[in-house]
Amino acid sequence: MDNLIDKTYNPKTAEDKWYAAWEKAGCFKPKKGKQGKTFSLIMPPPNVTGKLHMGHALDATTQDALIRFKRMKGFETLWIPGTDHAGIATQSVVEKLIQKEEKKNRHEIGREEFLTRIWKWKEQYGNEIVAQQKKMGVSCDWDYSTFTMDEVPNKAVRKFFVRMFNEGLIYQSDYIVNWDPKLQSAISDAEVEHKEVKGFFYHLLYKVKGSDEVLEVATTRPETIFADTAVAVHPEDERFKHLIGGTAIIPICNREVPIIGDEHVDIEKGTGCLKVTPGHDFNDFEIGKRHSLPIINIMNKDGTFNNGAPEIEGLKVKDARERIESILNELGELKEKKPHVAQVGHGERSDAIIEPLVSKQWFLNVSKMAEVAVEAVESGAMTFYPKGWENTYFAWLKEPKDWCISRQLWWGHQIPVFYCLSCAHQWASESDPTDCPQCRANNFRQDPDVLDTWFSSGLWPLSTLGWPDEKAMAEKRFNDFYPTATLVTGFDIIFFWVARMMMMCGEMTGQPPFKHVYIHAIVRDKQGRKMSKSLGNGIDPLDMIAQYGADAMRFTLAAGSGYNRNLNLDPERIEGYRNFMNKIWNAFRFIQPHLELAADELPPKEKWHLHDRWILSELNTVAGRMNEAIDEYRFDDACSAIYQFVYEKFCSWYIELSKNILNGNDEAAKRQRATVLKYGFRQIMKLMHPITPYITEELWSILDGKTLLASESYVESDAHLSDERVADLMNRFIEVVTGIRNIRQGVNIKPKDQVDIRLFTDDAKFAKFLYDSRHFLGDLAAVKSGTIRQKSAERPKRSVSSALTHTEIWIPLEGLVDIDEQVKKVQKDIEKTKDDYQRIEAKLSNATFVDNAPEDVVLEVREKARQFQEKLQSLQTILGQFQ
RNA sequence: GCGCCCGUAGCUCAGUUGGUUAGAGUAUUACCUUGACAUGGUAGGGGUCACAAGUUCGAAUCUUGUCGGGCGCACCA
Repeated sequence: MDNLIDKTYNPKTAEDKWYAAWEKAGCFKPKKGKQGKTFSLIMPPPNVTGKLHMGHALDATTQDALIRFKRMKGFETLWIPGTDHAGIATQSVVEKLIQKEEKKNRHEIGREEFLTRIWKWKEQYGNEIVAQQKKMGVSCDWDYSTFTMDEVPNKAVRKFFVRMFNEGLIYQSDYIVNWDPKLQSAISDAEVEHKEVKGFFYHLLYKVKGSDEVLEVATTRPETIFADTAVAVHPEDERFKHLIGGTAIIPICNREVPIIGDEHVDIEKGTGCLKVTPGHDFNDFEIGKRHSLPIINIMNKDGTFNNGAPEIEGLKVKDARERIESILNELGELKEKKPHVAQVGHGERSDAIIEPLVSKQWFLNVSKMAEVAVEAVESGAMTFYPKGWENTYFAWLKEPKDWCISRQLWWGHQIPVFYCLSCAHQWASESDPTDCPQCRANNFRQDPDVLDTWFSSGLWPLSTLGWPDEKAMAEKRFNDFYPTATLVTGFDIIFFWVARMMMMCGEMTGQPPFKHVYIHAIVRDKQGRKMSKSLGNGIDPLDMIAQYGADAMRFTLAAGSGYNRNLNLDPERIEGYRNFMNKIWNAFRFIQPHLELAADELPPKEKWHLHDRWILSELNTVAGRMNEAIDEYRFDDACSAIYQFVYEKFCSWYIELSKNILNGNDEAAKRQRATVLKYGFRQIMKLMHPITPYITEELWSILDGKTLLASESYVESDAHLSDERVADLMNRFIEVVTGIRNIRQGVNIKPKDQVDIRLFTDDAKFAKFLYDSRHFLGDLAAVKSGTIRQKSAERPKRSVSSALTHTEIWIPLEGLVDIDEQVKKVQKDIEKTKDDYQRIEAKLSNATFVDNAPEDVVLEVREKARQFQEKLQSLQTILGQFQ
């Protein structure tokens, strides 16, 4: 007894120890298995600037559970980790740091030096998240770890770029982009956050040339009138139709612009009359394209106005607007000003107000790739779990817009386009050129922009496996692991990432980069709100691990992961599952002293005790359910199946039923019970290991001591273990025990006081089972003596009793029993049972039901009716004793 | 505005192609320091499956509508 383990499970010591042991043993490296197939995952690369949050923890848990499961099932598994350079996020972190420490911006430092600083910063801090992932227990092959700006991903990016460029699918064009005046770069739609901003609606008056008419134009941005190149009305608008083709005069600058008709204008909205500013508004840009309007840019890259707007030159938007307002007032051309709340785009990182600005950008035409990506899902070559997410995927890919791939940043893959300064030739090149391919001059420069971060992420399944470097591909076994098996990620990046990988990898290899995409929930707080810094409602996974252990957190996340959209996380749930871990720990503490007795192999089936047959049958059921559930990404089902089994079946019944045997004198029975307990517990460890790797490995080391559980085989379902008949008998037995306990509590019999019971049943097999189990009733319900008879036998006097559908339980009581209370109880039960019976009987007397319902359903209902009838008779008998 | 999803116990959620008396966890109530475990045990209470109509022998499940909530896209002159 003195070598017993601690009374509670201590996660901290187990976690560090076993992670190191797994790595040392190379458990996470691909190893040929009995399936003869591979199973590979790529981990969505977190930002290098990142810190582990609950979303990462969920991501890591589901992927780790999946890959550990497949590894144990005998697949040759590979899980590839990595980090993303995250262009803007990283650049602005380092820029802020330099600003704070040296009071310099990046332009003052210079591009080359700035990049050196970022790389240095990345080496120093960039791997914080890796250490955090290891705490979670992720079983990825760290030798495969890739950074999106490593040499191979850079080659991949350039190869893809050059091919698209040469096919004419990458082109340069003037386009209106989200311009962040603080970062001084275009940013993607995803990086724009819309916030409500209070402002005003200004109604301006535009004179119509050669007429007395005046157009009243509503705008939220009067300062942009200098860039107006048209006034638009709806072509069917009776009020203004006749003016189309005419000329309007812009207030203040008195420039003349055409009046055009465009469907975009909403007759009902505002004044029905719209100023068109293609240089500074997204919709106006589109209108301008349709009508070939000129584009006027009145803004500098820093957000101030340029000399195209002389009255407000050098001013920022806010001041400019006030200035314009007062000028318009002087001129009498501001008819109205009313408060208005608008959604205004802000830079996600900089929080600056985003200015729509026209500039030269690089675009990738994705129409053909998008078609292929759609086809891959429609044909079933790639499947979403849950399936509904394909709608989101299609929504974007069926109407793809050309993708703006250039960013005016320094941190990222520089666009591999070169301009010859001698002959003006422009070309794309996979390697850095030494001279111009056309005129051989070595006087050229590279495009200064870098590519959107998603451009390299889109090639991630290829580049992490060495593509396009042949040597690296051979080393990393590209052909064995591409395409990968499953992509696990959140729905927020279905089109940013999933769709782009499908397009880009599909384009380069002709096959989708993965067979399944499992979309997991978004982790929210317990009230369903998004976790955010501003709300301060974030839950730090590392805190939770410190408090409850990695396994408890993993189990909580897995138990909340199925086909749901949100996972509302309450730390109390983690605490609950911490308690479950402790329960398992203590179940082992119960078994531990008997391990020496236990044999390694189960005895032959014909020797199994009924309890053994039952628990092994139940174990087999749970193994089957877990296998199915994990294969379908139903981690919630897998968790609830094993939880139920361990808690209710194994601990509450099998262990309790084992005490009598293990404390008895029958050595053979003791040995067999110890053997089955050990066997069952080993199976539980295997079943749980993918979800809770640490505690199971820790207990396995005491159970086994030789092998690592991480490298064991998973438990498969085995039909010859299942035994429905025994399960049925056990369920009835459990009902009887619960029934006795129920009666005892109902009349306040103290737990220690022993009772004498009389059982009546007409089921001979069950009667025998009860007789065989009579000693267990003492342990489970403090029964000291009793009889089992048929229902024709005489009942005892002065008893409290209750009826099951198959058995009557009578407890004769010498002391006083509140007869009225007992009668009431029985009558209530009779009422309920009558209701149940009548509902069922109504079905049976309905001829159409009997004719139409499947035979087995009818049989079940008949059996149910019979049971209710039997119970009703018993209840009448019980009531009879009081009369 | 277009599209998608959801509404089941106080809370968080399961409920597969319609088929017994709708299930878990958590919270809650009563009793219990019993030799694995108080991070525990035993036994309870708690649901008109949002509402309405329809299809069906049978509806939480299918159809339509209403109400409520969420998300995506678009819009935000």
